Amino acid sequence: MKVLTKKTDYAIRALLMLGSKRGVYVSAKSISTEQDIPYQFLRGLLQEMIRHDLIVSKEGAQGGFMMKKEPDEIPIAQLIEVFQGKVQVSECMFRKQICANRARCVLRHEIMRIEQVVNREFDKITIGKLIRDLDAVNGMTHGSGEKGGS
Amino acid sequence: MKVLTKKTDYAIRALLMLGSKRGVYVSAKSISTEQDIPYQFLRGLLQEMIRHDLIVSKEGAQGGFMMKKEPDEIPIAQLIEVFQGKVQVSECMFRKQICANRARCVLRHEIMRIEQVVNREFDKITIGKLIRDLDAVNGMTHGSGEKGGS
DNA sequence: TTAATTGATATCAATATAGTATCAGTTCTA
DNA sequence: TAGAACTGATACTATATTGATATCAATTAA
Repeated sequence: MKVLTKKTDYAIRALLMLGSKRGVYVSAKSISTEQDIPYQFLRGLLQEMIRHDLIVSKEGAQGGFMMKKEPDEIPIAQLIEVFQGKVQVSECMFRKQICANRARCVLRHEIMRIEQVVNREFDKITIGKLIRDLDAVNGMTHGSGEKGGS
Repeated sequence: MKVLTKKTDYAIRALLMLGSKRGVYVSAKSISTEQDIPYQFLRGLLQEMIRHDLIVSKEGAQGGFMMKKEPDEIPIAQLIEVFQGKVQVSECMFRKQICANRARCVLRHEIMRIEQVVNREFDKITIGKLIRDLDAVNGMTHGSGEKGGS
């Protein structure tokens, strides 16, 4: 059972970069290189994030991508939703009549409770929080001014 | 993001049936019919559960399957592990060097915390508990002696 | 003996995930 | 104003996972 797919993982790492370099456009190429994310794959993810109003882009030379929202306003719950779909008990459950099958019904009740717990936790983890965590770790280990390579 | 796959969903429902009919062998065919689970697919799941010591079988006419463990000793966390693999942050993370990538590292820390929360919750939900929940719901709505169809 | 059953395994189809390729359009800079 | 550095848009391919089906041998009760 995989919690995060590559898409979400890559998207988070791209946003961590954009969130750390505010006010400048960062190219897909530099994100791809620094974060070791396949270039064209990343391009698709960035487009998707534009469509969801998380980032903006600028075309042409010296163009690139920049945060649109505040890092603290982007919980990874939202990224999971964008790239993996809403957390749900089982695909088709909600299309069927509630309680059509009683066994499913009691199980559904339990799992919806867990869903809420999970979503609440993922909501607490924002890109902003991760950036601060990251700074703290890097600060302790490397001192400040670290570029932050792999 | 799908929490339960069909395999796990079907396996749980099969166990709920076996757990409700203790002491008799229940055929794959009757489980398939009552729970509306594809017959051959279910057969595979039952074999898998035998391999994991959850149920036993008896071959031949009047044969079938029966619980081996107590229903209260089977948390759905275990079924998720059997049919969907252990809950994990991302597939390959543990094969790589810890903290090889700092961004992944801080993220990993957060998500492992959530994993624990989730696993703890799934551990609380046992087949025995679901059977009791099921009885309570059926009791309230239909009165006792209900066969419990779809 | 035979029908009802599981054991074991092979195969297939559909979907999701991961990654690649291409070309048109935009913008900075020399 | 040419051309390099970019994004926009879209089509395509490969691989893995999920869901499902098919077949045949062995076992057992009646």
